Amino acid sequence: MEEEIPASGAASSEWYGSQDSAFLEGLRTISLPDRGIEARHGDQQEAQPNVKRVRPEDPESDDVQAETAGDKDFGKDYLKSETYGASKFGQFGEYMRRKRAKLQIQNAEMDIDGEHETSGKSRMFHGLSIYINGWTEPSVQDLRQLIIKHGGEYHPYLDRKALVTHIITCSLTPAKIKEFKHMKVVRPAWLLESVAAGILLPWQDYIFRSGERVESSQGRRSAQTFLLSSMTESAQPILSKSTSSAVASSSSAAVPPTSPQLPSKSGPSTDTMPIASTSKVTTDSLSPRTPPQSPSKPKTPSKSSPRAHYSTDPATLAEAKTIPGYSAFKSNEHAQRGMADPAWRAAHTAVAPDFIEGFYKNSRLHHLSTWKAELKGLVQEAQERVERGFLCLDDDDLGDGQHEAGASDRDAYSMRGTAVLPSLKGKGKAVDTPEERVIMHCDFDCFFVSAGLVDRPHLKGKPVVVCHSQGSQGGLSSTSEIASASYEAREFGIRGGMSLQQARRLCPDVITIPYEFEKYKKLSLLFYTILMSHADDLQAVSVDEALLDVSSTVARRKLSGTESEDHAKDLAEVIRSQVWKATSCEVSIGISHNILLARLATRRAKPAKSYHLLANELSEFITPLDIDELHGFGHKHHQKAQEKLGTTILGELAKKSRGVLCEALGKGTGETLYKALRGIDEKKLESDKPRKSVSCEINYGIRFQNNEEAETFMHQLAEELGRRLDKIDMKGRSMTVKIMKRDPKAPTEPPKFMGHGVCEIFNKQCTLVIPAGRATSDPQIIGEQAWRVLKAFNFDPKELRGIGIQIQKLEKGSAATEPEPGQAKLQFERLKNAAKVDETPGTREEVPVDQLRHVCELPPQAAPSPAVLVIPEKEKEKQDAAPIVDLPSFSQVDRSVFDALPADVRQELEREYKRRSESPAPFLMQRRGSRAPSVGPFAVPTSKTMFKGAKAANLKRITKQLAPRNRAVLCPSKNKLFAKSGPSFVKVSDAELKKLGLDSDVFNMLPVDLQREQLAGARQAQNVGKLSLKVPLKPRRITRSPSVKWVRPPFPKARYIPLPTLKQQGRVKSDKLYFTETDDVQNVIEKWVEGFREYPPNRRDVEYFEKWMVQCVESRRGTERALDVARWWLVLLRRYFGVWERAGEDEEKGPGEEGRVTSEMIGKAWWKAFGEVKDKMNEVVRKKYGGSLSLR
DNA sequence: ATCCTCCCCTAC
DNA sequence: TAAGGTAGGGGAGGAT
Ligand SMILES: Nc1ccn([C@H]2C[C@H](O)[C@@H](COP(=O)(O)OP(=O)(O)OP(=O)(O)O)O2)c(=O)n1
Ligand SMILES: [Mg+2]
Repeated sequence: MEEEIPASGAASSEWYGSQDSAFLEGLRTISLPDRGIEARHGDQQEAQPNVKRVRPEDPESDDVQAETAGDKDFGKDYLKSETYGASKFGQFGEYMRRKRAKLQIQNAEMDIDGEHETSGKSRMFHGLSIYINGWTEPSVQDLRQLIIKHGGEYHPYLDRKALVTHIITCSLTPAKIKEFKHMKVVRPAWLLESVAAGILLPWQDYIFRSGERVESSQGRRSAQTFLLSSMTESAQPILSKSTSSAVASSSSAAVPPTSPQLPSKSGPSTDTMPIASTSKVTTDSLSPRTPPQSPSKPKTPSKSSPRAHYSTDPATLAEAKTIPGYSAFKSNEHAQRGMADPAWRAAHTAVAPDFIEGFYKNSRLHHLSTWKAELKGLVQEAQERVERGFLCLDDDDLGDGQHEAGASDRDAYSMRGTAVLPSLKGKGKAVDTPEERVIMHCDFDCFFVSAGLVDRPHLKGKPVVVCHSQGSQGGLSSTSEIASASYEAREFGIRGGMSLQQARRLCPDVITIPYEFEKYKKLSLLFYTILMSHADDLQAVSVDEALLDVSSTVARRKLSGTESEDHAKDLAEVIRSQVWKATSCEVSIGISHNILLARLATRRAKPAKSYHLLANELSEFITPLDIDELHGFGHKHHQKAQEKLGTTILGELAKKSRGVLCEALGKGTGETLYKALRGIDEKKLESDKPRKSVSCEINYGIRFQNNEEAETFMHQLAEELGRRLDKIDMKGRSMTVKIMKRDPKAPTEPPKFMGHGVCEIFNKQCTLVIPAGRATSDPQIIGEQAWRVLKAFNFDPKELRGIGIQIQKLEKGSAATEPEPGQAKLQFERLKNAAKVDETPGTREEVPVDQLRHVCELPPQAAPSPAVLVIPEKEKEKQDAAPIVDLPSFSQVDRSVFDALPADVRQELEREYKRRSESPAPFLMQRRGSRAPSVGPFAVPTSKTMFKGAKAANLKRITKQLAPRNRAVLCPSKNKLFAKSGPSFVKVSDAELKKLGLDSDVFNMLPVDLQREQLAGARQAQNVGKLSLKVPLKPRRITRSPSVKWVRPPFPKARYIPLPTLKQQGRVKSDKLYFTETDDVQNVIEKWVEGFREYPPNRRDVEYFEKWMVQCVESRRGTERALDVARWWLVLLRRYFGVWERAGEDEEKGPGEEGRVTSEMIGKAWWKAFGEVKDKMNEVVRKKYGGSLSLR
């Protein structure tokens, strides 16, 4: 990612010139507090017209952010979000980082599987070169034996460090610590436990840390003595959401509201964790090895409401104050000490050189946000493709026979169910009636933990938590936040959002495992791939969660006649099973007829189950819930409800009139609640809203000494922001600078390590002053302006605790008119002839509905369709419902991905590919394994910019593959995409490919049956032509009206195009080649190529074929057909002669050694033939349509 | 009324 | 030692 840092344009001096005045003008509107900054601190809260203080209601709230972050029960979502297509998977560079370790583990697994424990020697440690340092708990001899016994290598000396992979030790002298600083120093437990577990465990979990006690495994209680002090310290577990608010609301204090309903889950540990229980835990040695009193199954719907919104620090000062001895203002000692040392500060705060990069790389929240955006883009594109395909499908819907396989086959259809229930997507009013919609809410169970346990099976069933702090790091005073807690850990009251020290107080033996962002993403892709194969519509909620509309899929299952009481639940189980097979992780699925209820159902389903919430049980389900258990309602609403309505229980609130609710919560919110109380939720799934802003902010580690540091940081932030904007090809006209400044009452160092502590927040929005043009993404401009805003506040730089920049009023970056931002466009540009087609200025922002309509009905899509026909704008009009557009999907990268795919997969893909352009042809292709080298045949971007573009294109492609149709394939490519972190992807060497292939094994994880099922579905969907005419116009709705969505005007259907008759006496293995209207051209070609695998193509055949192709192209309707055929031919050639694809390019006709027939010669001959035919077609196309053809 | 701006709030 | 980001819905209150 670093490589694509754009050279921010010239900040231009002219800008500078006008800058000042413009800036001043902007300032005027800011209306800063009248008094000096210092004075402002105190009174700020009140009377500030523009500069507002955030959360004026709890002026003393501590870590505001923390409060929000760890809020609610960590497991819901909602979001009617936006969507936007285009972001690519950023930051995945680091994703690949751990691949190696993972492979190692996998290998180990295989080894084990193969030999079992019976065989005296496993290969578990194969590849490891271990050196044992000093005295160790199991003696050196024992360890050595162990290592050797399991295939590892033992090094008695450390002479050649390079050859040693790991160092085992129980203690290190300071000198050694230094010496081994860059090596993997691990505790003996790593080996011991790996052997015990029968699998090589991640060494990272056993990193040796000096000063750490030697223990066989992490976690162990031990230093309980520190507990006391740490307790008075900062991070106290907080009261549950409900409890805390009760306290705050003085009046009806503690008793009733919430706490009552969850006596279950919230044993002493949960809700009341606060102080009393804390001391209890303190006790000593034996920490609870089992939850206080496992409440086991919560019965009430309110169930798991871990409503304790634990956060690292108390949510508000008010709460904090209620806790005796609690010190929200207690500084983090560690940080305090560090800050005293200039060198430390320089290395550990935002002034460090690559702070931003490092921070984002490790920020889970940043990743969550990024992933969400990416997934939304993915889904959006997939849907577009489906829509297009659907349009041309029309009749090949589902009914027909051929599904004996049962419903599963049909399920494979994926997002296109509308064919069955066309009105589904409509806006639905009365949509809420059961039977009308079937919504599923799918969510992984403790996602991060589950993902982490995939490679740590021995930890299943234990209280595990994911956080940065590992082992006994931080001891009992770690402020590291817990991202996810296993259900076993939750039994102790541990929750996501808590600090590790809080968790340890609840369960001293809690086990911590590190983040594995790469894996989360990989699993998520598998997850989404599977979901998409079953859904009519899908809304990406987060990396581990999605909302599905499976109405038609379920309807189909019903029609299939299969016996079942609950088809929806059956489907849910199918999905759960598939996801489990693919990821080894459990997902839970809530089903109901609207989003609200599906979410509630998930709560009941939660640990690894599915639950169908039916209309008749609505009441009993909802009544006992607390208002903040509804998605979208949080503790603020709970608070308001308590204050203004006297209750927070839905059953009670249901007695209130609509007006009362609105008065208390606001019009919209009140209305929403009113309906929710009755189980009504008319919200529709959202999957294609355009993004409205792009921002970037860091409120961690901000500790400046002077303005220079602040300014530098601001510019770095702007760089990052500019990068993000460029990535999606967007620019903005407005900017908002957000500043977090230490609250005067807060300590200089907050309790949370390097956190922002209690702050005052200032936002200043202003219009970007741009030298030329209306919008920008220029880091210089943004940075400069943002800095001026900050400077104008005149804050003491030492008091700053957070800085953020947000860009609004977005518009397309370069002139692209592409609906899909970024990548689409870049890819588009890459097309050789795209020449001008690109867009016309003006087409960009708004496109009349008519045009949209036109655009919308794109041709079918086809994921794997490499051809792109580019035609100039005017031509396009004339073609009327002409075909449209779509990006090619088999870009060169695809190619490499393709080659790296497992043989059987490739086979299926090819088949699918072929099928797509042809009528269903029952024909099994026997696949061959050539793992051709790759090196994409087509233009490969080489410059940095191009690289960027290429990357974008990849994403795009991948996205496409995610589509329902050929979903079986998507995964792999996706991975591949991720894997490719370097600019290398321009040209992929054979070796590299191979390597990548190994790495991206995600694909293999997809259950075969799923692949099959998906293919079956695709088969049905058969043809959707794959031709794509690239229209420079804005292909997609930027702002499309729902109605447009389903309009389907006439447009060519590739598969129905009658083949021009043509006969030729070609000879394929002594057979004749006949191209007729009814012939399966693809089959013929395949036989041809296959038959001549050992020979160069017959000249006459080539000519004839070429002629036929040209003919097709000339008869407009046949163009697509021709492209399909050509594409198929291309696939075949790559399959058999992939290596030579680009071979003949350089050496223009090498020295004719016609004498001997080499495979190289044959290959080149075939490619040459292909090139000739392609050129010929191109020529015709150019002449006829004025555009160009791009076959890839 | 309706729109716009500036937050707050929520979610993962 | 830790990595407290980020986008959108919606309310309040002023401008139109
Ligand atoms: N404040 C948050 C919320 C979530 N996450 C991460 C960790 C979670 O594993 C993942 C998914 O969030 P969920 O709310 O779905 O929580 P879990 O999947 O962990 O648990 P559950 O079983 O309740 O879904 O997102 C996080 O890091 N910080
Ligand atoms: Mg989850």
